[in-house]
Amino acid sequence: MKRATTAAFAPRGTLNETRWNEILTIAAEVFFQKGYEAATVREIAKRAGLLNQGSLYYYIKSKEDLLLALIERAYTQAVATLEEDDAVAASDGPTRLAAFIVRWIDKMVLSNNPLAVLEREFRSLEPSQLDAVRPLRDACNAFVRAVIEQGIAEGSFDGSLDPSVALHNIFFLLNNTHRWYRPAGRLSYDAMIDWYQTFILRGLSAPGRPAD
Amino acid sequence: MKRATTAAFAPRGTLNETRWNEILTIAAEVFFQKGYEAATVREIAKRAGLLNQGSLYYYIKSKEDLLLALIERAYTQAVATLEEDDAVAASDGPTRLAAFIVRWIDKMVLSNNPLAVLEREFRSLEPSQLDAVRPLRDACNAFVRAVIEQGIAEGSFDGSLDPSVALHNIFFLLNNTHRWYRPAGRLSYDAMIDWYQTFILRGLSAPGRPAD
Amino acid sequence: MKRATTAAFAPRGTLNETRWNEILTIAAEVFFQKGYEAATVREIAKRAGLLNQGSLYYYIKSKEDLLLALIERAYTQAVATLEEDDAVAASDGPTRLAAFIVRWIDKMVLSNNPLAVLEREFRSLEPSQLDAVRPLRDACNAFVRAVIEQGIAEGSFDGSLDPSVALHNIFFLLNNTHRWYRPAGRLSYDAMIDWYQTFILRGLSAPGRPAD
Amino acid sequence: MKRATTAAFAPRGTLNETRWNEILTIAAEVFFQKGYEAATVREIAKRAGLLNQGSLYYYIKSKEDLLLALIERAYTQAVATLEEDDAVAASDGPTRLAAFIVRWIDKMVLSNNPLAVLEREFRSLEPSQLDAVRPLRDACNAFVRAVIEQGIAEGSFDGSLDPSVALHNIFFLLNNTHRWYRPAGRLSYDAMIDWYQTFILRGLSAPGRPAD
DNA sequence: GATGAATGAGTTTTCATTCAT
DNA sequence: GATGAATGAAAACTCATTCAT
Repeated sequence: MKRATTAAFAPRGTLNETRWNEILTIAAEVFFQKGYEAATVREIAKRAGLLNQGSLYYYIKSKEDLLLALIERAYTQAVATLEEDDAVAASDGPTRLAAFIVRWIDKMVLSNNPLAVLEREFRSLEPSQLDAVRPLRDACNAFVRAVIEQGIAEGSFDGSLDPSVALHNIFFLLNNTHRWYRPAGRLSYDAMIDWYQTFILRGLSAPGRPAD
Repeated sequence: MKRATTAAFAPRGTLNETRWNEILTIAAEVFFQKGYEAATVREIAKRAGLLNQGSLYYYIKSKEDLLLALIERAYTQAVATLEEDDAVAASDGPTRLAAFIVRWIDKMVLSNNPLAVLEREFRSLEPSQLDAVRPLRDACNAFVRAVIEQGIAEGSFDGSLDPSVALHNIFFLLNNTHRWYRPAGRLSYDAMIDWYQTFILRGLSAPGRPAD
Repeated sequence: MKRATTAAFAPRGTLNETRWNEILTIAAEVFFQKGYEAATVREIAKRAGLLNQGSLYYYIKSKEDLLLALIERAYTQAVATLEEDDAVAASDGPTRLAAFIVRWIDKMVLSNNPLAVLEREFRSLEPSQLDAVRPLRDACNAFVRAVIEQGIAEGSFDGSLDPSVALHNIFFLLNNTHRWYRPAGRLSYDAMIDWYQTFILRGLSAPGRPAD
Repeated sequence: MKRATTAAFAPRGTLNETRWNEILTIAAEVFFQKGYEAATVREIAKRAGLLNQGSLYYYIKSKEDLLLALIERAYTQAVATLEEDDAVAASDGPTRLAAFIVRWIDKMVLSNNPLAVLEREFRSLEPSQLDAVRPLRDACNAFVRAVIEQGIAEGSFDGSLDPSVALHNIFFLLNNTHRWYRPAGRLSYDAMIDWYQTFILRGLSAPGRPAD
């Protein structure tokens, strides 16, 4: 069956932005819980209050498309996280990194926007489909890299560390918070933030120069 | 597809230990590359040199069973990693943790036994099916926790940190090495190990008391 | 124009004759290009400038009905083709047949009214639904048959040929002109007409009595 | 869902040639009766004695593939039709054409291999998919064209006719025999053949030189 | 007149699993 | 030990059709 003619109409929720966002959020939830492959269009439709999986295709072009849209939304939100207020922007590397950790956790991890989960599903997509998202991703990486390099230049961070490796591992840790942190659990939200700030800042610190 | 009854009797093919291990390894590869849900019995059979996916059922009882067996094998190997030689066993927390990092990366990450990937697939299993594996997992956790607590007691690690959180994050970092480390890449194997040791040990270190 | 008699009640939109004819023409195009089964209501609606496939149902009762209406329109046009001017009506069989060929190609093949295509889709309809159209079809057949019989009676056409078979094959050839004739192609329009006249008239001619 | 991994095994009936041919024949029947688009995999499977449409996918890669295979088989049979015995090969154009008509009707029309029907479905395929079949098709065309040109050179056929147009129309007529000829009908098989021979040979004949 | 939003029935396709040989 | 052949359940997706607004 031809895919070309699919969704000749229905510019995917452009019509009703609110509904479209609802659906995206529901899909995020389901993909998050089951993984992309195991998630079914049927379940997403049902949770969206539709009687039928076919109805979902009024909004989406394909399941893959839904994942793509989700990734796009997540990264757009991610980029918004890079904005610093003036005081922070003028601070030293460690301070800026600590502030970034708070912002990132606030926006990315607690919202229903589990980037780590989505990244895990990248394999389900052809590389070219990520083209739209790559610049956004790069922007996030560039930001953290710049902060790390500032810290190194200032002598706070270890000059021998590889910023690429560091930024990758930092994002990795933050983005997988949901794997261990439970809002209702033993550890408070502030304690969780604190753990990350302490662990990461000390982890990067220059030898003989404690982060605190 | 969910199987009804779990393991009333072991599949006959288990008798041929070598073949069975071959198949496990191939399955590990395929699950690793595609994820459990997206992997097909067909492909595993094909890579095992079988002409027909049905043939695989001489060895396995079900796809799910294969995953289970894989997890078991991985954790068995993991537990073997906990063994320290006498000199290390007598050392302080940081030294023991650094040594563990080397052993774990060596055995778990470089072998085709990517625990992190498997953990990701836990959701595909009913909790009860992990009963066999839980003690092994607990042993690994207990070991690292003990080392951290030793470090805290000795004053090397920060007394205010939560050992559970720390151990989880440490395993998380190590087990996902494959996501960024490429054997043929810019960073040498030793540099990779070094990064982990430095980052983790400094990250856990007591305030005002640098790890080095 | 009246809508198909099948309808319990005509769709409201029939009132706007112009719009209705536009839609019929568009549907003819789409059915022609894709075939009835492969054509979608969506595409017809889109080409008609409607934003939503549902909107088309203001004009039509069902997709099948659209096909039916199309067939009716085509046959009505076909019957108009049977009209001869006085000079031709008074001529011999071959002359009348040659003249008919021109008229038929002019009206049926060059307009967007590909009867052959529609006939091909008859199978998509229940026989009873063609009741309205059958007399028109019979009229066309009767006309050509009469001309052939006249030719036979006059000794121009082969007395041993079966007029039914002949008329069927003639219509078949003419109605499928679009399969090989391209207006912008190597063969001119006149050459195409010429080919048909020559081939068919000679094909029917009495033995030992060339058509020319 | 990925199409690439489809049918990793099952070299489509290479294993059981007989069954594969059975399935092809059944598919030909169904496509013939309903048209490619309207035909369902379900029905083909059912008629093949399979309980389930899924079972059919042991033999085929896709519905489209089935059509393709069908076309290939039909054209292979078509090419076999071009073989002439020595006496015929040495004859003049009209004789050879008359003989070809018999062979073609015998092999192509009466077998369940309705080429015309298949050609009609070409639109359902991307042009590149017909690459395998094009040479066979060309061979058939070339044969008939050569015979026509021989007839023209000998003075039997009209020198002003376009061989391409002629051959197209000839195939067209023959391949659609099923539309009007009923084995149990009024016209005998021989009479049907006779009609074609007479109509076509006279139709091509040189002016003033009757075919008989 | 037209549209957004749905619905249900059906389509092709995939896949784990079974089993006689 | 292994294979060919199947099966059933479920997946993604399509599409004619309806209807309140």
